[in-house]
Amino acid sequence: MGRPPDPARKAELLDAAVDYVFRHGLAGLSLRPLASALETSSRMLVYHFGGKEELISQIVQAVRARFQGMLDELAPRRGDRLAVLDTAWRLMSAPEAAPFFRFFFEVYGLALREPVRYQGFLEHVVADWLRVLGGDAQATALVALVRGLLLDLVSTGDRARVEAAYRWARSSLAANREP
Amino acid sequence: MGRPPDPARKAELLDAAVDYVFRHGLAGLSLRPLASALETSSRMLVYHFGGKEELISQIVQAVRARFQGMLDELAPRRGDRLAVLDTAWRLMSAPEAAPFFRFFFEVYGLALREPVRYQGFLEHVVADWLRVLGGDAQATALVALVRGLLLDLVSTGDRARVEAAYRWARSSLAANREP
DNA sequence: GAGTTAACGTAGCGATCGGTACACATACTC
DNA sequence: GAGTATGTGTACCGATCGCTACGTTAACTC
Repeated sequence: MGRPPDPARKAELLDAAVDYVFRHGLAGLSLRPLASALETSSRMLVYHFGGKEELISQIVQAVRARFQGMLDELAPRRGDRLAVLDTAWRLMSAPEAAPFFRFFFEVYGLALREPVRYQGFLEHVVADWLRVLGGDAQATALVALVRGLLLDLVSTGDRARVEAAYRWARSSLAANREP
Repeated sequence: MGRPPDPARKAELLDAAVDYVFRHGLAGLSLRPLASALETSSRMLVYHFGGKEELISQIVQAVRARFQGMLDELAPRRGDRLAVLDTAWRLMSAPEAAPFFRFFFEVYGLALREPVRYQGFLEHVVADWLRVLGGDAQATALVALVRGLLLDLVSTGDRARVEAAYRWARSSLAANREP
């Protein structure tokens, strides 16, 4: 009995919070500015999420879930590693993905310092990809290459040079597929 | 006239501050805990460095200077790219370098969000390496590969897998040296 | 209607933040 | 010694932090 819970409200707030941290970052996140951007109050954020710590945890989880969806689309093509790599590269190097990867690398840096706070980030961040590509040395190198190129891309914006580097490395690595 | 300045005191504090952020991170840096770890007061940090913003700026500059020293040792070998790469990899993948790279990737993430605050970090972080290796697509790919592997190493600690990935990628890329 | 629970606003708590005012000690020149 | 500039300790400022106490309204069951 009593008024029924409205989980949709919390989901709306979480979605909006994710968009907010994409734009403003996570390192200096403060409840009051976030709340006013979401047209609510810090009081309500604490009410719905329990506290700042739990809010951040749920934000990171939500982002990981969004990204996991993209990963899952790649999984069926498991047979052809280079096809998976090309598709992944096309999706991730797209300009629309840049805000996501700025956030991704920001969380990466924070998680290296406080692993428990950003629950499971470090374990998933490599393992999820190796599960798609296979866990051997070649898969490790391919993930590292793509990640390094994305880091270059979001920091320099020099798309032509990074694209050329991907094409060269891809053709170079394609010629030697077995470790 | 008057008491002469003592620049050595500031240099000591800066060095100790660098060691502190290596251990405690930069994202949540606070003057008072830093000061008490350095056996001084926040009052003195502000006096010597002008403020938190300037202190952070000088810390980042100091770390970059330390690292630049290592880069310069590699420069003379410019003729042989793979020799440079191997030397760089051996130095950077060493366990003693891990604290530095945790800090490096933390600053990287923060700099992506606030480029002006971490002055020049993003410009130097790629350009300095391309100046050593050459600015073409191959150099970009090599830097990306190493950086991605280091990111993997500091986050998973799985040295065997990462080492194997380096060896495989190195031999694979060595066979195709011209883009 | 009464009872109950969810959702929300207002106002404030104690703690900590970066930075400063002010006094005093130190080390130099003259 | 007087004069001067640096280095340092104490104590505090206003602002902001995460969080909570308290009251009110909304939506449901009976």
